Amino acid sequence: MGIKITTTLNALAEPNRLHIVELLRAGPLTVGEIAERLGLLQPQTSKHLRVLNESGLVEVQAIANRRIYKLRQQPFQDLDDWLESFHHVWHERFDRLDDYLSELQRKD
Amino acid sequence: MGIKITTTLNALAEPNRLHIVELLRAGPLTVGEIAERLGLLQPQTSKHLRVLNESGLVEVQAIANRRIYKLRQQPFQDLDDWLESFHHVWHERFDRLDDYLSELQRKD
DNA sequence: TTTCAATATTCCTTTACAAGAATATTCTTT
DNA sequence: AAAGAATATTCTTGTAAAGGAATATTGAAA
Repeated sequence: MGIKITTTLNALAEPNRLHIVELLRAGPLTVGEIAERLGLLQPQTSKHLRVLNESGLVEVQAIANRRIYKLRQQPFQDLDDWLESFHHVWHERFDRLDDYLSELQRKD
Repeated sequence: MGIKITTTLNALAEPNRLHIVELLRAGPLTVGEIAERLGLLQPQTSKHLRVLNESGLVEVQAIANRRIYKLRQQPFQDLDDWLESFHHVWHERFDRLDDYLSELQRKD
């Protein structure tokens, strides 16, 4: 069934992880570079990257003793698709609340 | 500065809250209806709705002793915009990883 | 083959938060 | 006014998870 959307959301909900992901928009980076640019300690950076990796948001490539992290498309695509399922809500030409209130009153 | 994206993500990361939001896609509902349709107890439903409300994801309209909850567009719009800032990542015609590896080697 | 650099892991402590149960609040109806 | 719905709040407890500090691992270089 692929990655659950709550897994993605949960991973991104943590501010430091969100920053990491935003940082990686500009391209792949090593752990040390991420830590430096975000002012994080290396261990916490690794821990956050672990979560991001296990959530499928990033992938790693090992080069010597460095690990290069880069974004994966899939979860972002899935989030996009999920958000699309809400588009029709705002574009309905009639206000559903009105309908609902009439409906409520009808039942009483 | 509006609603922080992590606030939105955090609210949506909880499975029951995600279900509530998905349920509200079809239109506004009362607390009791939400609880019933999702098989939740009323108190927890109210608590989740409180979080959703405080996060700006839903708004309430009181009618007599019922509270009707409906989705708000803003946070979804914001999420959409945020996701758009990633689109260019996948559409670059060249693989940034290659660039990065060359760059790493150059520095050594 | 030691030493150094980059990264990961473990342990500990603290905090956030979700569920359950009970109770309070508010409005309606009789 | 009293009783009953619908909803919100409080209190408690269990658990996940984040940060800090220390240490383990892996590869490179001297």
